[in-house]
Amino acid sequence: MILSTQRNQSGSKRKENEALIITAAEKIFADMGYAGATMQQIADAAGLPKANLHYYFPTKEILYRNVIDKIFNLWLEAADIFDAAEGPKDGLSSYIDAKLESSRHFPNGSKVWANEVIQGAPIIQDYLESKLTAWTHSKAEIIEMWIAKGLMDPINPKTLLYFIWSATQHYADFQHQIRTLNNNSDLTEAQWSEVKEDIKKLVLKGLGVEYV
Amino acid sequence: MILSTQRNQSGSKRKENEALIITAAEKIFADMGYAGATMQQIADAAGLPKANLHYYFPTKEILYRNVIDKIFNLWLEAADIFDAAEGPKDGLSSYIDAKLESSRHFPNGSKVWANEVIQGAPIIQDYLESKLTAWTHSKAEIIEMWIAKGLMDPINPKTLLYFIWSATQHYADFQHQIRTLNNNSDLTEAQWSEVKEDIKKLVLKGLGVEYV
DNA sequence: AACAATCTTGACCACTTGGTCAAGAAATTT
DNA sequence: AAATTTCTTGACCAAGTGGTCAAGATTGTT
Repeated sequence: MILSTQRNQSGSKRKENEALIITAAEKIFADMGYAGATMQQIADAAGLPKANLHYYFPTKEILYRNVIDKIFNLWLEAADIFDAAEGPKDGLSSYIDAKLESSRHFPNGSKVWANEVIQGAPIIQDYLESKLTAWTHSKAEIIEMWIAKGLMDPINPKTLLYFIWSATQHYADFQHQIRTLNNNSDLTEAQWSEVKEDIKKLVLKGLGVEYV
Repeated sequence: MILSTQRNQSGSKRKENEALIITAAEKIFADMGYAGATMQQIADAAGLPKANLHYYFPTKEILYRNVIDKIFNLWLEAADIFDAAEGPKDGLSSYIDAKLESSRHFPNGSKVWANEVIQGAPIIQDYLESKLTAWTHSKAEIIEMWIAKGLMDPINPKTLLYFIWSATQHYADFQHQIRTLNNNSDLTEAQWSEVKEDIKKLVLKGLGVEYV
């Protein structure tokens, strides 16, 4: 009992601070880019002295990789829906919903990822070559199966995935531009619903899947 | 005569070097982000000493704004097609073609723009509020007219524009990711054609526009 | 040929950055 | 309560940054 409490407390102290720092870092990296972000800014955002950051994350790059790690795992989770689905109507619309929700509520992760990939993935190339490649192939197989079963029009599965990624992530990555073009206001609840419906309708109808 | 030649020559020297520097800067800014790019890197890419850059462009920010200026004007040009079109079938497919060509052949501009917007447009906010807003409204009107004429399904015009922007710009901004997922090879001519067709088909069919 | 304008460039500087370190404070363990 | 591990923090530093400058080279003008 005592032992476990002690372990919990000491363990949770570290984990708490790591989580605090990662959240702060995610926002600063999203807003400033990797090179533009400074450890001092992240420290201020986390409410800790800079030297303390280096205690938990020895270098900026290690901190950055931890941020990416968190983001990527969220990405993977959003796609479980995909595997469980019976067909494209169900699977694609759930996936689009999940990706849009994630763009709406956690835009920073998407922004960090986009920034990194745009710059040629100098730091996370191994992620692309291992995890993302495997993930993409497994989803492409499902799409091909749907096509083979005649549940949707033929299309290159990767093109379809890129299509969904870009359409949904755009609402995170280009949040600021969208806001500016929306009279400097965030999208309302009603506008988000409209966007969701429009995108799902466009994709499903475009693929020849009947959509109610 | 003599006067104009003289003007031309001295003028063209300046213009040549400015163009050389802007092209180099575009690549470096795309690859490194604004903060990550150094004047020294740009100078090396342009084959000039750093001090010479500061002769033509007094500050990094001024150089950057010149890069953005060039990019934005290209963007505007690509949309002339839009105005001249008779209906969505013609207009949207030409626009998609033009945007994809631009993503393919000039990805750096798109990357710089994306980087900047992701980070909240700290330097080019005035562009968004003036030029881009006006441009978007004028295109939205055309789309609304097409809808009113019954040439396509109803959709929020901005949602449609974001859709096309994201789908096409994705091939520039996420070029590296797409390449990695394509066995580390650039898309072939045939693959580009397939992407074009798939996207146009998806969009037009999704909008209820008949597509041959 | 003399003059003036434009362009080129190495050396330089003030400032910021990621990262270090050592001294000590807090918390755990024995 | 002593010993040990974990955490905190201000002060510091070497390296790199955007930008300056003055001396000279080149080009254009009279």
